[in-house]
Amino acid sequence: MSSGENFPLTQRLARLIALSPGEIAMLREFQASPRNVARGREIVLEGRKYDGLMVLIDGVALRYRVLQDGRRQVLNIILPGDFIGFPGCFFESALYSIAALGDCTVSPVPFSRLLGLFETFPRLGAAIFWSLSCETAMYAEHLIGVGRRSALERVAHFLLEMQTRLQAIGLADDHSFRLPLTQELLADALGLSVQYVNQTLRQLREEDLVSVERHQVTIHNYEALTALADFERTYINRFRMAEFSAENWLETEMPNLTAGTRQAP
Amino acid sequence: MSSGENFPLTQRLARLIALSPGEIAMLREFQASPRNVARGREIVLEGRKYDGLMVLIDGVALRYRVLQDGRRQVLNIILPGDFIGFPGCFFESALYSIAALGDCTVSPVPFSRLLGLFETFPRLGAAIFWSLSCETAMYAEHLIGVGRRSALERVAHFLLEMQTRLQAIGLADDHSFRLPLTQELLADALGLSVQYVNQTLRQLREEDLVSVERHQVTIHNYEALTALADFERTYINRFRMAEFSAENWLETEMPNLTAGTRQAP
DNA sequence: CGGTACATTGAAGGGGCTCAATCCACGTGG
DNA sequence: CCACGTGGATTGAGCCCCTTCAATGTACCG
Repeated sequence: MSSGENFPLTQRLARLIALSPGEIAMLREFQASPRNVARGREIVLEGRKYDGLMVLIDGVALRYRVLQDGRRQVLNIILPGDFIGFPGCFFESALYSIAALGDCTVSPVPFSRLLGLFETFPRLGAAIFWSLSCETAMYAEHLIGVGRRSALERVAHFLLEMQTRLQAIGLADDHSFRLPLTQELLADALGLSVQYVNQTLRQLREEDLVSVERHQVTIHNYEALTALADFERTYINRFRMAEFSAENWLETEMPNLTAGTRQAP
Repeated sequence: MSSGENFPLTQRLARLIALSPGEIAMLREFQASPRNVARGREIVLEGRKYDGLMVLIDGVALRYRVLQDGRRQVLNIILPGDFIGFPGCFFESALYSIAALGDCTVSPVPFSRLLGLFETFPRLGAAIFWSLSCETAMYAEHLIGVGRRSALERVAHFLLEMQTRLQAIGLADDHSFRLPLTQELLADALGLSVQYVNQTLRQLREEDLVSVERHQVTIHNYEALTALADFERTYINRFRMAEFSAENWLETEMPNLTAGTRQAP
């Protein structure tokens, strides 16, 4: 992408709240000292001492864990405007590794400055809080998929989620986008084997739902795909900046305490 | 447990940083208006409007999602001192449901007060930030388990994690603790079927590693169990309150880009 | 042109699921 | 006190989704 005029974090937060000039200037500082990371290199290595918080400015990165015997779980895909180093930066050593998928540029942000943000620009602090909440919600959605969805549903859901996230930052149109992931990484993200991911992709292609060819994803039937995946595109964008009162809350009977424990059909 | 003198959030944060009298008073406010929730009732219902942030004072609660056809995924177990309403409170409607497992008491905390915290007691704000990071990290660990561990490893890991968490708040000793979960909920937490959870528990019992009888878990061979589960007990407690500098960071070759995509043996 | 990384396909096996009972503990009411 | 109902635990048989193993195909690169 571009070289220096790229402020994805600003753009992301501007979608949530109207930013004042002061807030824009503050956010610019967060993204002011970009550093390049070459394709395939580690930005953070699990177990090493952690060096701080960063914002991904450009490129795509991966957070993952490798177990003793080589099994690997990809935890999430990090896109421009996402923070790197959360939640790991609060621990003595990194909990997970992060690697640059393509060439990336990242910008370190001193943690003290992030905390100071809550004093000087509390609204901005809340927005960043939201951004991190959003990331946590994606972990939860990911967990639901791996825990309770079939391979077909899982792949479909993943592709739709990537489409939504990429479109939000202008890297996807309605029907097509570039996904710089090998099938092996896809498998490690979804908790499947490479071969079965391949077979699942073929099935999705043969049913004219999606096709992915040479890292280019094309959605042929959006409705059928969302139905198959049970996809809720809303949650990623629906932010609520209102005041929060906790005067009354719901207390209704739990409807389906016995409804669970069913597998993918 | 007790009725009114119970401040689990204070206790949790006191383990991280030395609290000043002012900070203690502030935290007490967070836990000052306890409300009771009867066993089996919903504290938060997915899709409904969200009413704010709360702290769980006493009891055990569950966060979960039920899919269309009844499949259910339990996302995490909420223990005293944990926040309820994160990450959901930032969204227009609740993303997940939360139900009281036994009788619970919760205390609502106005969101404005949480944000104000960063101004008046920034250190406390950072500690709460950490607490939420810890929750996110648990989602990630959960994801690793469900994605890449065998049923045996998964159950073992889960029991060890619960032991660690419960021990940190004084609800477990070294070898035994009470786990108020049915095998059905266990299955929905681990992405397995009830029957297979049962079989796995039997296997763990027959190999003299753990046994769980009438909601009481007894660990017979801690070393063998941690080895089997590849359990890292450290991450839950290792907090780092130091200043964060981002001057230099690691940039080493990615060692195992081809090591992944292996299943549980 | 050989090497390397990735994609693709097939056959065979297993881990974990479904279906279907039975059993057990416990509370409830007669 | 016993009969009974109910929620949960347990066990077994059969099957299927997904994995493993093995091999071939294909693009890109020096």
